[in-house]
Amino acid sequence: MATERAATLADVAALAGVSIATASKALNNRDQVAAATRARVLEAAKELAFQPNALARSLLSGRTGTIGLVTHDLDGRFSIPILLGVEDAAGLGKMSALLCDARGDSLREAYHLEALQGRRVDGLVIVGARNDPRPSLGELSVPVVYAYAPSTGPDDMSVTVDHETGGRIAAEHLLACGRTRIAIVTGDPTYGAAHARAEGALAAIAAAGLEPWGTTPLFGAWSEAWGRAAVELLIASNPGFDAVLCGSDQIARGVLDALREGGVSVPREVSVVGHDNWEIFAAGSRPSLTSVDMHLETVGRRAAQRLFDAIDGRGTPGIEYVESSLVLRESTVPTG
Amino acid sequence: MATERAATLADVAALAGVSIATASKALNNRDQVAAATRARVLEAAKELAFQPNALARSLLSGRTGTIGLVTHDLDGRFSIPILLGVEDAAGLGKMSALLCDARGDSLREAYHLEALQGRRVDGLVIVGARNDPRPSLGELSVPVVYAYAPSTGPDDMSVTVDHETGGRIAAEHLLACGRTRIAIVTGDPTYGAAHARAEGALAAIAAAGLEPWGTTPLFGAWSEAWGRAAVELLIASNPGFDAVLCGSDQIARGVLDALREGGVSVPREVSVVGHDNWEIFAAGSRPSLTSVDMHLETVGRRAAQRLFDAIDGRGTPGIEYVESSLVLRESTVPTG
DNA sequence: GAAACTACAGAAACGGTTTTCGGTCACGGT
DNA sequence: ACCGTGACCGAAAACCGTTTCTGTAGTTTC
Repeated sequence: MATERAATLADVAALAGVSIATASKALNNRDQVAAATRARVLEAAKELAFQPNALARSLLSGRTGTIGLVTHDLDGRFSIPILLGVEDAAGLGKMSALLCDARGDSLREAYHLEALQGRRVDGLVIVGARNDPRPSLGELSVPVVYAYAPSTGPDDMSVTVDHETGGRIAAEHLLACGRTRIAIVTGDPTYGAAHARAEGALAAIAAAGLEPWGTTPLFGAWSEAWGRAAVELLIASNPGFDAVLCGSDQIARGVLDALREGGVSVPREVSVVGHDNWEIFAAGSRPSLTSVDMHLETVGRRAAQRLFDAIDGRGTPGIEYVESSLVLRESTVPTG
Repeated sequence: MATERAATLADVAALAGVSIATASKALNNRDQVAAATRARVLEAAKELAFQPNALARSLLSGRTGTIGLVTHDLDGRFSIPILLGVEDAAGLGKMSALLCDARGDSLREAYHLEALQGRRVDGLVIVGARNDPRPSLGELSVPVVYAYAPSTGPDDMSVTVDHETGGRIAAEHLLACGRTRIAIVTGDPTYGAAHARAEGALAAIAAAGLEPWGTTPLFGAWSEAWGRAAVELLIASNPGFDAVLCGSDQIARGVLDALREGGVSVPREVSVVGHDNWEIFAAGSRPSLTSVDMHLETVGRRAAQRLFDAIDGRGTPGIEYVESSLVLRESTVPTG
């Protein structure tokens, strides 16, 4: 419960014994104010816990200092770090983010876009549920940046993940560990990310003059169950692999479990690399899992920064790729 | 990219050939407007994609239609469903939520509170990182509801989880399955929730004229590793249990893994119940895990609803408890 | 022909901040 | 004593787009 009216500039001015104009100038570091007066005003402002009314400011400046943040799967583990990144960048720039979840429904998305524009947000960040390109929203009344799922519109601004590099560095790491018989087990083939990661890995393996164990990547689902099934499949049809490059940490978790239960030692006999660096799986598995981190928080931060640039009239269209990096753990690097 | 100035009511009025006043009345379904005129205005509004300026409305109404949403662990799995619930309730009430993450830092929290009040939010929802009571923020300029972590202030409004019932229904289910030798393995004893859940379970077991296997609950950490360790401990010191009641799904996952690797059949020989109903663990484990769902989305929704009531002057102080319920899966109910 | 009513327009109000512009005061030079 | 100068400050306008109050012309009713 609560209801003491918030202090206004007039209250501060009255307490400091100056005019509203002087108080304004003092608080905004304008000149034409004596040092002593400025100090008195600042003192009064602190005493009243004065917080300038952002709405009144918006009236003058034409800017609200808010951006709209539209997600498509708030409960998904990809959206959250991106949100954090956006929120982080916004906080630094004194902007605030209005959160909307469209639940993957384009009608809900349209509704939220209307509402956000009605609130005169200065810009919009659209966070995709999955990485595949999405249709452009076209021209809106404010700048838009697409995060994670890039827009297909050539004039749009997008920030997304460089999955190919992610696959490549995972493979290069396994090669550097001396592995040459690398099986690739990845997820749902309807996901562009699954292919992009596999392509990157294949390129690195080919560059080493090798080919993946079993010749081609195994596609399946983004699940532990598939990871387990894939290992059984491999052992039955193509035994002898010395590394498994997985398309996600969940798959890798399944792979690790199946290997352990099959009596295969990781990383002594087989090295395993995951993807996503999802702490709960990567750090909790036995052994802990070397994994590719997509730096999603950076994706969010960069999206926000590009949006702020665009709001200031310095926007540049195009897709920006954030590079992944590898986090080493025991599944490729033995402790000791 | 984008920058065509948004249409104002004046533009609509001009296009429709009426006064601003008439246009306003037409769009707001006031009477005193001829049907033909109204149609002309609506047509003009549609053509210009007119979206009333929410800021200008706030001027008159004194309300911004926004609430502040302050979380303490945006990446945590408890905050997200609560956020979703709040966002959901807000969307229905035409409110929007300004998202801020305090990262568990009270200084950051204070900073965000300042900024949000500066934006003249109509109310605030404070989402705690963990369930234990937190200090009140005291009187602010707008109503506040505490979600998940209730406030210690007696005049504050809080919505949280009824952990005791959560523990009780888990135990009652195991008893109903015919289990009588129930071991309780829960998490970090510094968490109030760990004790509350254990209390609820103990009460149900006592009501059946029994006591927990090994006499007292085992406290440890909220981790798989602890779940595995606890099973080894139990087998070594108190074998013969026919059920394990776990304080979290992660612990339960560890318990299941240890039992399977120890050659114990679940649920034939031992039933296992988890807590949190975290899909990724509960549905992905072998066998899938019966678990207590805390209905966190409901917590968020109720928090938002109580906040809206308070904004309308119908707020009632006190802590509201949302009851958990059980989701049955294979770890207690064999398939077939 | 007055009263009542309908449909619309004009203009004020909303609210706090920013900014413009003019005014006051002290002081030093003449 | 007077004026110029510059530092400092205050009164009031401007700002935004909507809602609402008030007024009025025209039409209908009795």
